Amino acid sequence: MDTPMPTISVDELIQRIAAAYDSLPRQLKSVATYIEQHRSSVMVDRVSDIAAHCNVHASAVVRFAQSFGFSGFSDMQEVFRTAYTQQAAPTQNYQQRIRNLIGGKSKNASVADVGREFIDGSRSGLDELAASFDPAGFEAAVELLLKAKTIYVVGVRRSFTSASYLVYALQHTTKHVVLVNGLGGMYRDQVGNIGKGDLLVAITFLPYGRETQVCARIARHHHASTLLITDSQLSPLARHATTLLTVKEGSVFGFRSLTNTMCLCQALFIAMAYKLELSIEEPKPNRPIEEHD
Amino acid sequence: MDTPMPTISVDELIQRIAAAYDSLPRQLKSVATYIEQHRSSVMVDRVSDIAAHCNVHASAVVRFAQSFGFSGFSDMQEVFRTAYTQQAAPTQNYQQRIRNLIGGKSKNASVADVGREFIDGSRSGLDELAASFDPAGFEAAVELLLKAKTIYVVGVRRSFTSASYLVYALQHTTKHVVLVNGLGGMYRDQVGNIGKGDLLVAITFLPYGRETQVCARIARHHHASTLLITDSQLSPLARHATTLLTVKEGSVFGFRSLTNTMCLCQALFIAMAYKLELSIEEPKPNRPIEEHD
DNA sequence: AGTTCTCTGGAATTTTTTTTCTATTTTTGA
DNA sequence: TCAAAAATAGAAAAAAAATTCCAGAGAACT
Repeated sequence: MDTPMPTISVDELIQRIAAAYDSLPRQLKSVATYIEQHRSSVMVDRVSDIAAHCNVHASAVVRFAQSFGFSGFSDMQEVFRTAYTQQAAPTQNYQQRIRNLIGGKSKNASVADVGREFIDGSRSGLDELAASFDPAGFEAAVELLLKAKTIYVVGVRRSFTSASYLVYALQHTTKHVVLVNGLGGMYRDQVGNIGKGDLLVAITFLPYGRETQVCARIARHHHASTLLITDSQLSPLARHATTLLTVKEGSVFGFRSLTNTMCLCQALFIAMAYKLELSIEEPKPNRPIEEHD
Repeated sequence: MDTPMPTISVDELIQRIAAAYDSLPRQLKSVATYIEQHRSSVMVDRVSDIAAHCNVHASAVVRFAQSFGFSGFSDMQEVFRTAYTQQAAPTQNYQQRIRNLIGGKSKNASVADVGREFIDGSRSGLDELAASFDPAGFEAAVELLLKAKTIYVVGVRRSFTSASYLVYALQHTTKHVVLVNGLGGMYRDQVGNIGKGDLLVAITFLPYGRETQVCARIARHHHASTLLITDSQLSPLARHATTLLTVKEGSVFGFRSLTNTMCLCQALFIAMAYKLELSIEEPKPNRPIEEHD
């Protein structure tokens, strides 16, 4: 009986199973086939589930695991579980990597390494955004934008960046757009004129800014719709939002990334422009530099 | 206590949790947050896993499930399990849909498809950013940021978003930071005090904004350094920049992305923070959601 | 401050699941 | 075909996990 590797990947395990397949007794062959075919659900299966699927007795499944050097079925299942939880949270992985890097284990990590790591992290962040993309919510959000008479956008602190982008982009449409920036503390005044048929786009993340909440309340009061972009359905504003889009951002140094939010905001605008058959021409190389004041 | 539906989707369940969230006691809130954030791993989690993650007693997790009408945790977990085993199959469909969309370029692509495509585009944009990463330039840029007495940041129109982010981030250091936003057309005045030992971060893309160029000229005149973030070495400001970082942004549907620039700005800040051994406190995973900041 | 109600956490209990044990069956090879 | 070895199935034991119970802490209300 060979010693089980402390860590072995699912693929390696499947390899070993395939290699040993011919020399297995009938029932264990059956188990082997099941596992090979259903590797993605082994992690949630119970011994009895697999046994049933294979028309085999539970103990056969345990024997199977043991014949590959595991102490029992649970031990083998662990391989599948950890594989899943790791791939389910690529961002977590990345965060640990960068934390280790920064954590000073390697004081010799160069500044450029940190930069590179960060970019990598953002990449896997976008992977997650793509994976958790919610088409229905997205379409609803675009609808709201299209129908709105005037669009108010609010976001404070971290979210201000995204808010200001959205306003910039929306100004390319014929919509009336207002950035609620609280200049001079005048949040209330800036959203004061919101009304029925208007839309408030509120962007807010964990410690959910008070100002944004106030704006949302005012919008609701004036019977305007709300498009909420936030990190969780449990966000304090979620309940009153007309439509909600969630974005998960990784963080480094407690500094949350912004890439996903920005990307989503841009996607919203692009989709809207697509619907409006707006053609945003690429700035031409020779176009004279304009000055607006 | 309402009867659990024979079949309820994960989304519906999350919705119900979100709706009830406010009325939950502290610990159950914590569990709710965990489940909402980790819905994809709930199916493999044990009661004790979740309890541990939430710093909560196992019985709280069971109570949570029961408060939503399930007989216990296992009953609730079933919802997540079945959802998973069902969606395991259609994954291939999605791949095909994407392929069709890309192949077809069809006019009847849905709004959501456009959004998805944009996200995909941003992903490959980041791939390119990673590939063309210039370690030496990056290190030099961080050096400039570290050495600067006061940091002025300027960017107009599209670039304003990135500029405002950078300022927001830099405010978490002890540096003096000024966002040159041209409020009231006062670009000149805002950079008027720049001097030797100071740094101007100029972010500019085609069609290079006149305002940014003016600021750069003033900075040079006052013997300040310049960190230029732009799209090409041939950018009009390139010649006079102390250090230059180039960022290529892809464009989807004729609209330039911003993800790369944002990502680079964030990377700069993170690297700088690393050098400063700045530790910005991480919001704690289980921290109850607060109504204020 | 006192009362009532809810929430919490530890331990006990129950249920479920895994593993071991062993008698029986099947296969293998002379 | 028979003996030896291997494989299997069921039951029983063990382990793990989930659930309940309850006493005490804490909040809310009077």
